[in-house]
Amino acid sequence: MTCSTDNFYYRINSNTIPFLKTIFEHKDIIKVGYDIKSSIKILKSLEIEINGDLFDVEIANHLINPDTRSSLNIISEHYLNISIQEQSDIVGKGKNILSFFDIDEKIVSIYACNNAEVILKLQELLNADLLNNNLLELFNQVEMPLIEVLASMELEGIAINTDRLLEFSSELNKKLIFLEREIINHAGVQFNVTSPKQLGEVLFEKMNLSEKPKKTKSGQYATSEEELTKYKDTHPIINDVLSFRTIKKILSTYVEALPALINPDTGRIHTTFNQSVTSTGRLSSTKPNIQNIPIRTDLGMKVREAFVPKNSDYLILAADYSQIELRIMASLSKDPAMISAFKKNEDIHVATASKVYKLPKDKIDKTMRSSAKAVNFGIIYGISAFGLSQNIGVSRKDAKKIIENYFNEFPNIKEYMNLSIENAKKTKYTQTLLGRKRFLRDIDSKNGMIRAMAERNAINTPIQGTAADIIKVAMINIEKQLIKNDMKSKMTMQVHDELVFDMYKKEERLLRNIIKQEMEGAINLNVPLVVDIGVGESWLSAH
DNA sequence: GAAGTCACG
DNA sequence: ACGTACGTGACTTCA
Repeated sequence: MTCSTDNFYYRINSNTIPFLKTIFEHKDIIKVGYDIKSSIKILKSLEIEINGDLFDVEIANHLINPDTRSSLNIISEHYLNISIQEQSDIVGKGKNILSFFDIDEKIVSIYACNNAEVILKLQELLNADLLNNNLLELFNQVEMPLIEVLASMELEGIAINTDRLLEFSSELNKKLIFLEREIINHAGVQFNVTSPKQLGEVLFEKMNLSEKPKKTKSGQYATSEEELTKYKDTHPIINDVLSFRTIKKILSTYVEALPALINPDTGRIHTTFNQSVTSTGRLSSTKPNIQNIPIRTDLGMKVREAFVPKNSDYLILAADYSQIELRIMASLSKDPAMISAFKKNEDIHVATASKVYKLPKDKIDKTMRSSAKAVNFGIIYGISAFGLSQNIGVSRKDAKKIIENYFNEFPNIKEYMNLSIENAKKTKYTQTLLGRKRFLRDIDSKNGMIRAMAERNAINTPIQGTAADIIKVAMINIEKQLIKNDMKSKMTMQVHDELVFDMYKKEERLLRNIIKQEMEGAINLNVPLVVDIGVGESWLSAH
């Protein structure tokens, strides 16, 4: 199909909509596009459904090369050697972004037709590349069906208790004003506490709180929480600064930002999930990022408490995979000790500590469990003695011993790590259970640091990426069930190992069953997958 | 727009 | 000798 601006020019009016409807709802017409999810959302607002196969060139490109940005221009330059206008070239970006309706129609139509032509040419080439890389099944069975699931989640949105946030905001503002005054008093000089540069100069030049203050790459004094904590007993200003930072973060990133993102038509916030950003296959989320809503501190919890059901007929249901990455590692490495611990549904960090410290499980105290936990996480990240020593505060030598001991107790895991790296060196890529690939161009780098990074990626990507594969499959299957059972409950958020629902109260039993079955049964591993479900009046109390 | 910092899994 | 744990996004300051 060719398309020229003179004979292919439609406006959205009463004639256009039936025409679009015929095409988009036709089951035998394949829909090829870039960022199809955005189109689906617009079509939905025109009461047009989308049927038939999808082929999103943005996502296709991302599966083939997850480490580069998947803008249409980059893809087009790479495959066709053609430079094209991007949406941001026309409507701008950031604060002053325009709508297509603000732009001259002629410009928009030329842009749209050029894009359509390029996208169609790209489909053929990308399809061939997907085939060559054995990625077609992942593309057609997981990534394409997921588009519509994400579109529904974004359109559904999530309700926010703005009154609570407003109260919280004034409470936090008062604290900030008080702390700022304290800090300035301690310092004896007026300065901008929010400026790391100025803060560093006050703490380390004027107040001389350290003999050898750490510097950042650019030569500035480092004032991160990690650095400041080292000096918290030398002067009360440190704790004030740390509190100031925590409160300022929560206030500006969440308490003040979230209400501004509420859509006036729906009264809810509507995130955008991005399917072609991460190198491992995870989703990401923007405007707002609902994947980093606070939970670890008391102050943070109050933000999460503001995520509420859409009305009194509903509750929030949260379902999260228990230790999914460690279970994947156990399964992929086939380590008998770790598999057995998961089959018995033991506390995995206690079980690990019991092996490492050679003590019965009831003799494992909190400190031992916590250091075993740090090692377990370290293993997933592609552990280094330095990294572990930093994390748990022991010497590098001790960290090295801990790691050696761990690998003695779990020899299959050590073997699996080595194999992951060997395979990556052989094939130049690493892959997940469903065949998602990440090419590791630096795996043979002569620079030891860069090579070590690639080796850690060879270990971590199959684990993190397989977890992403699994939850994506679960989401597709859950959405199918919600539709099939004509349910009012809606899936609203995904946070890597967790799914959140606006649950219609009367559907609780059915919804729990569906979620449990589809999440735990998404993919068969050598260990069981376990999902914990909670229900409550807010996202916080659903945990 | 880069750098620094910090929120999450 | 050198700098280091995996993956993200948002906010603020400053050049």
